[in-house]
Amino acid sequence: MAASTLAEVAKLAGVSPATASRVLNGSARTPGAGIAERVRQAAESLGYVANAQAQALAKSSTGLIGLIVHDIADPYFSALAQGVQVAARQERRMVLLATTDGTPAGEKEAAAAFAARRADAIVIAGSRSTRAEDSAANGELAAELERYCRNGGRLGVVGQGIIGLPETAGYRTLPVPNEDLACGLAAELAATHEGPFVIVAGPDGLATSDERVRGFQRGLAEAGRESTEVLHTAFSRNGGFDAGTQLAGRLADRATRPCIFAGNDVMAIGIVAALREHGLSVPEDAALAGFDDIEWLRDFRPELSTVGLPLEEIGRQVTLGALADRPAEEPAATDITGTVRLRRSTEGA
Amino acid sequence: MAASTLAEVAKLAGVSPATASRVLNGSARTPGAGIAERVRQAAESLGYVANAQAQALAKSSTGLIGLIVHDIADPYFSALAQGVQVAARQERRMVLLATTDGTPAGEKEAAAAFAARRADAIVIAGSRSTRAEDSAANGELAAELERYCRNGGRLGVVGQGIIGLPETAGYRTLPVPNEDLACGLAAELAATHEGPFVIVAGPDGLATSDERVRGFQRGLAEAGRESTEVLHTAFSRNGGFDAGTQLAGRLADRATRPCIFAGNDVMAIGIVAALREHGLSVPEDAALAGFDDIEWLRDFRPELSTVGLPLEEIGRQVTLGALADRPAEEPAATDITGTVRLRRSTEGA
DNA sequence: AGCAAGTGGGAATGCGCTTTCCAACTAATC
DNA sequence: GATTAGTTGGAAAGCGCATTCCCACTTGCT
Repeated sequence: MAASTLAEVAKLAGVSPATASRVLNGSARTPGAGIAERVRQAAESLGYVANAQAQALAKSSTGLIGLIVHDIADPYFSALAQGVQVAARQERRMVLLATTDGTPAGEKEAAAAFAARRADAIVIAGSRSTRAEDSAANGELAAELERYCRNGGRLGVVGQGIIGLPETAGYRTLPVPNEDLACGLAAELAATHEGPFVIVAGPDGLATSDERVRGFQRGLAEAGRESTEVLHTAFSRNGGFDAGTQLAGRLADRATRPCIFAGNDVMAIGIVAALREHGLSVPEDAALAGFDDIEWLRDFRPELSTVGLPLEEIGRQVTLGALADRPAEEPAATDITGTVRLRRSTEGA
Repeated sequence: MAASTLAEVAKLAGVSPATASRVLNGSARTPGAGIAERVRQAAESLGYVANAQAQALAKSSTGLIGLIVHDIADPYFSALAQGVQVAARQERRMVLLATTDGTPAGEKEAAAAFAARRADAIVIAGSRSTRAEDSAANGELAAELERYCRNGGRLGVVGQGIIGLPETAGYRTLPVPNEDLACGLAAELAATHEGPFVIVAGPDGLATSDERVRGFQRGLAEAGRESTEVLHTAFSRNGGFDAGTQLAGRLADRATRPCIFAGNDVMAIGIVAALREHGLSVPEDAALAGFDDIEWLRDFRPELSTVGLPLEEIGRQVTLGALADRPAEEPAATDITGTVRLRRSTEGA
């Protein structure tokens, strides 16, 4: 009933398990052609499938890459996951997926599970949280990961580093210039938009959101604009919807047309939806920009002004970077860059 | 350097490995409280993390669920994956992800990898292909999976069964009533739409697409409409775009406004985009319906008429179903149902 | 007091594979 | 033809853990 083993194959072929192992699963030494053929035939006739668990145990390398995301159904993460998948395939590994609720506690749990599975590398795609209430969990996460790295594990993190995790062998973070890009976006927007700005951000303390807000405000400041109001809400479509509902009420009686910066594209979509419900439209009643340039939203109208990020490439690079064992000082192969893309949603009314 | 082992913990605690194992990793027998505490402390101070590989080898259960999708970045699959993930977590398992190019050959490869890893269950989410050129690969896939099941593996498939795979222990397919739902959609559409119909489908031989086409045509026939033209293209946004481009040319000189049925929502979006480029709009110049009711597309305008499918629930159920070891005859807990949702994209011009 | 039943811990075996280390051979060199 | 180097297959020792026995012991009963 159970799958056949190497030993059975060896016996059928009339050789030792050692030999069978050598021919079946790549080894430096290659047995004679005749023997090899016999073994292969035996394996074939028995339907032998090597037990990766046993192999992993014997040679202490599992061929697994652990990926931690907030929500695999979110297009931001699924694009990233696609890149991780591509890199994994290229490196002949498989990816283990864990979705968390977005809290460091959940990430810690996932990291522990990956550590137990002895994943060759773990990739963390979700944003860090700097909220006070998460600091304990952040500490635990850092401790877990530090132990993981100390035991020879490799770790790749997208964006900001893990809070409280010192530089460690095998730990690499892939910087994403959220702040600079948001700054650039603000600069371009400030050049054409006269009215006031409003920022709709994720929860305070969500690193990615904070970076974007900070960058946007810096860009505004550099353009001589006064700092703007920031609305904090969920970093999701529904968060955007809520903020949009709130804004809609105010848009009605204000004479000036504001420019809204949403922390990411899906929030922007939520805002559009909310405004629409109130009979308001973009860009007529408000200009609107997002962030990420999610592929699935390109056909959305009005076309969203946003910042393009090579999501899949980010996933690829962070994975490859984590796996590569070059010295930590060496800079990443190529830096991640993004592009400000002004489209219809921020055109003059 | 390497992670510490159970043996080390046992030695530190001054007990045998057997005892340490019993206290650390749930066993029927629980050692005395004093001993247990000592072991736990030793484990803690050593930063012990059980090696899941070794555990898997020893008790021959890996706690892994293999998931095969065409493209994790596609919202259809990522929604499904989310459901699989939820079920996996509920059953205290982890999910191994494999994306294929959508061919049976790729799926076979992924299945083999999962079999090697001794995944407790494998879930296949992608549509089957009945194309002649895939029949050899389909055979191999069936053979691989049959062996996998024979060795005690469990298999869950979304929609249609694996071609050439006989009923086997541990093999369950979760039916998705694509055909009936498409039929229902056609019926409702035929009731209000006077003009001709056009179907934009995926490649001939892609089972899911074929089912939907068949159902739609049946619905049309039952409503007394003559069978309609079917355009075959890629089962993706770009496929829809291509078809839309093609249709745009013809819409110009035809007097009647057709109703287009796209095999899935993302194709429908592609069609809208293509028509738009030609100055045509939905529903004014053509009615349009999709399938799946992808969440990310709900804010799209015109709101898409479509068939809602509980994607996440499907992922959940197929996973749970595969894992459950009730007799194969027993019907699934609850059947998957969908809902026809007529919205703006098919309203009268 | 004497026995059975029960309990808590350890020794040993095995899960399926890789990988030294060895022994036996073959081929090459002087 | 003897010595050395080079090859090739096998024996055996793990990899880290679960688990089956087995033994020593405590408890409850007659």
